[in-house]
Amino acid sequence: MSIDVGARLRSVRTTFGLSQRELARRAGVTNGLISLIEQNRVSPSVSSLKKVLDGVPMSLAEFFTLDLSAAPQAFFGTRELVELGNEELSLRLVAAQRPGRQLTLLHERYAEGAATGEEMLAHRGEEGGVVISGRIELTVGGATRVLGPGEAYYFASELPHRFRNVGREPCEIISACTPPTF
Amino acid sequence: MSIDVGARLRSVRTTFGLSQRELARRAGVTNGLISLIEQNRVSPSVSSLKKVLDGVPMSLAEFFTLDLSAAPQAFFGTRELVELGNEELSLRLVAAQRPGRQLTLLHERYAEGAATGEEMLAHRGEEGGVVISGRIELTVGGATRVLGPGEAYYFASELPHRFRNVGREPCEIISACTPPTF
DNA sequence: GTAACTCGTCTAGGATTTTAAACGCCATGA
DNA sequence: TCATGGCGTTTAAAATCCTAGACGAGTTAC
Repeated sequence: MSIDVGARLRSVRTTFGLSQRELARRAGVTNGLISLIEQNRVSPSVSSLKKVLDGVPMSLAEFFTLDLSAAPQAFFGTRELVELGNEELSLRLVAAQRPGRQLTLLHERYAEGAATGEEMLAHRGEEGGVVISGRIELTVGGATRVLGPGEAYYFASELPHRFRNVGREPCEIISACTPPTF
Repeated sequence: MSIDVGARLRSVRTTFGLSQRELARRAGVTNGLISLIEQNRVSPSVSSLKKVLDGVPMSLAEFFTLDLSAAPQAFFGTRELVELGNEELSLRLVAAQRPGRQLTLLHERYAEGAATGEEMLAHRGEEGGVVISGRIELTVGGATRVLGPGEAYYFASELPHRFRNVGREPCEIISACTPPTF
């Protein structure tokens, strides 16, 4: 399994400077279980993994969000800025090639009259943005609203949505969404 | 258990419009197991929960980060735009009050010479941004770089970082980070 | 040297999960 | 009316997890 619960748990436990027995005592499980989990000899039930993590303490969400390998790196400037789209709708995607990034950050530019398409978009996650210049019509789940410079939006991406430039000039937006569906 | 794996799974499954059998088929488990998990009659092993979520697909991290109470809603305009900071460094936080949001989206404005402070910042997560106007000096993990309009950055927030306006005019940035540490 | 402690690992068996197959219910249609 | 096929649930049996206790290795103290 690509999750490697064992390595994650061992990493967490040693980070907190605990022995298997000490963690087991705090968590109310046996030291043998900790050992078996860390060796990936068993795949713990959610309830027992939660008990174990309560001994640290750490939430399941944090536990599975841990990134073991990632040597943290930074990117600046325009090197990893990928240009997408066409004349109507151009997108500049920040840190496009970064493996396993948790965030999609976009610099969007809608030409006069441009839109995200005839169909409404719907996907998993959450997204938000800020309008830099121009005017954009945003439709989300039945509601429609026109936004100008300095205004912002935020919604659950499962709601059907659509963007359309209704102004007389190009419209620029900086937007972000997570998890990265782009 | 306060996690309520059952309700989470049922919520995920119905959001994607799948029946128990259809999800089971995609995940390579039996429909009975889905039923038992959703009723909290069993606490699934991590490996089987992962198999189930692979059928959606959704990661374990996302699954445990889900906020059940939050009915998907949209926000427009300036209503939930909270103003923070001072004259030196002003921040406008998008969808500030939204409970359980997964994204922090900021409109930042640095006055001439303003910085995020003497100390370097470091926290969990990832962040990125796009410069709208002005010039900002960004230091991340030893490296320093000055960015101008249209340029962008992206880095793991664990790396010590600091922003400073080194231009002759105010500097505006739209930035995003996840998970929300703000 | 050896006794007393800690460490992580292993094993048998009881407890729990998971499967495979049935169940009851509600539609749809011949 | 009676089949057909979908839905979620239930149930015995197989598979897996989890515990209690023992094991060998390493450290410290006498």
